[in-house]
Amino acid sequence: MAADTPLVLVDGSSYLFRAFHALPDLRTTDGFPTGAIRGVIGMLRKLQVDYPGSAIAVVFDASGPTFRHELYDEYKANRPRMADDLRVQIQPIRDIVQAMGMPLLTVPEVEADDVIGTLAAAATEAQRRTVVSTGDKDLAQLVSAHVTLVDTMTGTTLDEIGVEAKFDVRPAQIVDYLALMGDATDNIPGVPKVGPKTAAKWLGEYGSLDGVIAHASDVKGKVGENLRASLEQLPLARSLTTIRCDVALPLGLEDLTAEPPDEDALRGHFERYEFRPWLEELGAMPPPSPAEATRCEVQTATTLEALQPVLDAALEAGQLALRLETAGSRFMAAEVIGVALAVEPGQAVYVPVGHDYVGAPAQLRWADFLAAAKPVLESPVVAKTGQDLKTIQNILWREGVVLAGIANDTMLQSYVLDSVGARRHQLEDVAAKYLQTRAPDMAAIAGKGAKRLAANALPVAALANHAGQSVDIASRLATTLRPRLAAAGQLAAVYDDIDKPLVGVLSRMECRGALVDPALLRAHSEELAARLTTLAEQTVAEAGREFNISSTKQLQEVLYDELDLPVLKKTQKGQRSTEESVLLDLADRGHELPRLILEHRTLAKLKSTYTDALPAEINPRTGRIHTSYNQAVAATGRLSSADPNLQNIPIRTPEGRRIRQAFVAPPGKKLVAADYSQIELRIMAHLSEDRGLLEAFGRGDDVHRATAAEVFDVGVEEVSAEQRRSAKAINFGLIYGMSAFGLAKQIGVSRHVAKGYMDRYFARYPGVAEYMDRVRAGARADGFVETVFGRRLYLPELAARSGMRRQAAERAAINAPMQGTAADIIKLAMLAIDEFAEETDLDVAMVMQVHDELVLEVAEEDVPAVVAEARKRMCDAAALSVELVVDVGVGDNWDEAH
DNA sequence: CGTCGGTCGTAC
DNA sequence: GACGTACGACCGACGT
Repeated sequence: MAADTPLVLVDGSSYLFRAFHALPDLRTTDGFPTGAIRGVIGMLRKLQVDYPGSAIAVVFDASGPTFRHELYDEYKANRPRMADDLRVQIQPIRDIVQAMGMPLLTVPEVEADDVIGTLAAAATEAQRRTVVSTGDKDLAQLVSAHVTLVDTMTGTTLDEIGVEAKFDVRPAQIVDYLALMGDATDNIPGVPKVGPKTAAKWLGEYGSLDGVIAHASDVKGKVGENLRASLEQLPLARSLTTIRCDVALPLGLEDLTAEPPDEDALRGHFERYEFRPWLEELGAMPPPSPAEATRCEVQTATTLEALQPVLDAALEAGQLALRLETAGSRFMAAEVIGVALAVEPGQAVYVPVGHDYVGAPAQLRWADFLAAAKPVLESPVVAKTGQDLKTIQNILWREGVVLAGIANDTMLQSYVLDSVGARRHQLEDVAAKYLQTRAPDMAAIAGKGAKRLAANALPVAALANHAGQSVDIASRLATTLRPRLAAAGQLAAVYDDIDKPLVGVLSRMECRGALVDPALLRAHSEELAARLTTLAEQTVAEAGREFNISSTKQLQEVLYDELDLPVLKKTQKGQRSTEESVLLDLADRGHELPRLILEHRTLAKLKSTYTDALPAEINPRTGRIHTSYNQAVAATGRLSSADPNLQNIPIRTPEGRRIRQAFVAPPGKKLVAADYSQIELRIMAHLSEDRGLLEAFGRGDDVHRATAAEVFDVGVEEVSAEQRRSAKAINFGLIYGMSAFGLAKQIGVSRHVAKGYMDRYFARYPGVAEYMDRVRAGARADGFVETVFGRRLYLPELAARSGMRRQAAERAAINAPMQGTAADIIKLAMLAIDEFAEETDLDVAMVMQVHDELVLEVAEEDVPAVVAEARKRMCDAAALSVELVVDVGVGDNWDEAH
């Protein structure tokens, strides 16, 4: 062993519990839980990478009582029994650790902490550096010049300076610090009301626990009384929190060495617990080797004569799988390097058209390929198969080729089958899930990061193989995904009648683009820049120093350390939050700085995300913005929009609406914005069949007002603005599966009052309450929920052990049928309106979709006719037990059209 | 110099 | 923690 490699000591027990609780409830196909195994072993594998050559010793607690129980028979008395699902994972972990060749230590009657302490002390004695890998802060007491702590799950390390920074005490004071605070989970008594702050403060003043005890009479107030009442038991607490560094061990430092792994044993374990990626690494399932890659024979066609046979075969067979290899990511700018075509499984043809490295072979020109292939590509009776056909259709559209006959888009088929099951629905994901095959990896031939070669610089043979294998995988995927769709309820119809025909509609919208006036945005940007400069100056004056207002970290220091403002909320990771609601609260308490920060945030957001970004997105050739609607991202069936996102353009504030004003109609045309009114609540009424709700919509009532009248027990005419606002929050909350806590926070009442409102709501709308229960029960039984049209969302986490994860899945189960049905309906409306636009003589084109709204570009003289027809088609998109209502606005810009 | 997680904020 | 679905800007830590 090299002298400079540290000894690594792993606190296996702390990771065991953390992995079990932090990871999703993973199981093998026969139901054996594997989350903790995966977490712990994954962490050890990371350590092997981080500390190459080091001996990595894994230490577990022994079962049964330890010396601490002798000191204090209540020690750990209130720990709940270990969950069965966790207990069964311990032995597998031990077995795998041994197979990995790592020393494994479990010393009877000694806890892991003390084994680690003793070994660390021995290593220090031997002048050897030690790294203790743990998630337990108690071990911070071991930190020294030779010993550092690392939390391998979060990647954080703690040395002496780190300990002081984190706990505000020195490592040597940690024992006393822990003793003062006590530990509820281990049932160690401390001083009541003393937490990290007070403990650190006392130790800073008096140096040690003994110092604190000696000065106990100096401490004022209730904590002082508590301290004096605790004096007797503090020495015991200290003994319990002290890690022993002198226990007798059955082996010594010299026995801790890394042995070579037992690969056969490892393979067996990884197979048993279904750790597929790790198996592949072992070579049990090798990545596509040249042998496997030749499963599909790829021919390269560099002449029209070589290309023609495959085109003829496609016409003959009525089917064609295709794939484009491109350079550049955005579809409007992507340059085609080559095309892969396949008619039969196992055979593909690659047509290079854009390889331009020195020495590249003669190739067909892209234009010549298109001219030859156009009849096949545009033929509706040649069924097209491919991964992400919309992008292919967009690229062909630029060249005047209209792809027709879209039949099998493997990305969409995978998405409809299980919207969240195959990661991101990239070919690699789908092939791995449904063919147990590794799709060819671009990084393997092009490299990655800065060194990655552009596709046009890749050898023809390499890209030919990549493209050919990929197109073959897509065609084989289609044959397995089709029957799976047909076998799962109405999923085949969801694919065939909704998502598949929508591909062409979206392609036309994306290619057409939205017209944006860059001059308006640029002027707005300049104005914002000036106001931001002023605000930044005022902020500096108020804060008393320069700092980066956009840095939450620096802002925390200014607000909470320097100005000593109260910490009202912590973020998920325990940071002191500076989010809007917190700053608003602080501003209300009379502080000027938070108000300035808020204004700065708002304006900076508008500038960076919209007024600066959007003009840069205008395509110089078309003068328009061409977003991409992603059809396979949102779990519920919604579309999403990216590059740029046109679905989060501001609307709520006047300042924000100025951005919408930049979305304009071309001369002689108008923008028509048509949005569904309360569509998700209407769907809730339909699904729940609640009489009150159905009647309210049937009468055409203002639904928030009607809700307020019921919840607050007043006449519809007497509902105040405040009551309507609260009722609106209740209605939205229902759609999101909210809790009383969430409602309380939203409308600024106590949790108790919010609970009262919700109880009243469910009493007045009992059908809704029953529906919610029905969805939860059905979701638990089936493992999925579905929309009115049968689109499914699988929710495996409904069976999670972790309460938090399970509840989150339950909320998603409540929300998905409503959000998903709304998504289905607007997709159907888009199909209907696109059909209208294609067959009418009126000048109308769809340009944007924003979840419940469609934006059309319409010739001025055609506006009345188009509005009438569009409204009709949107209202008729679905026949629910409530009518669908559509609000339509017309204007020269998007803001005016509302 | 790229990547990635954390935080925040915009939309429906 | 505590209200669902997205995308993306910025910061800062980390690795190359």
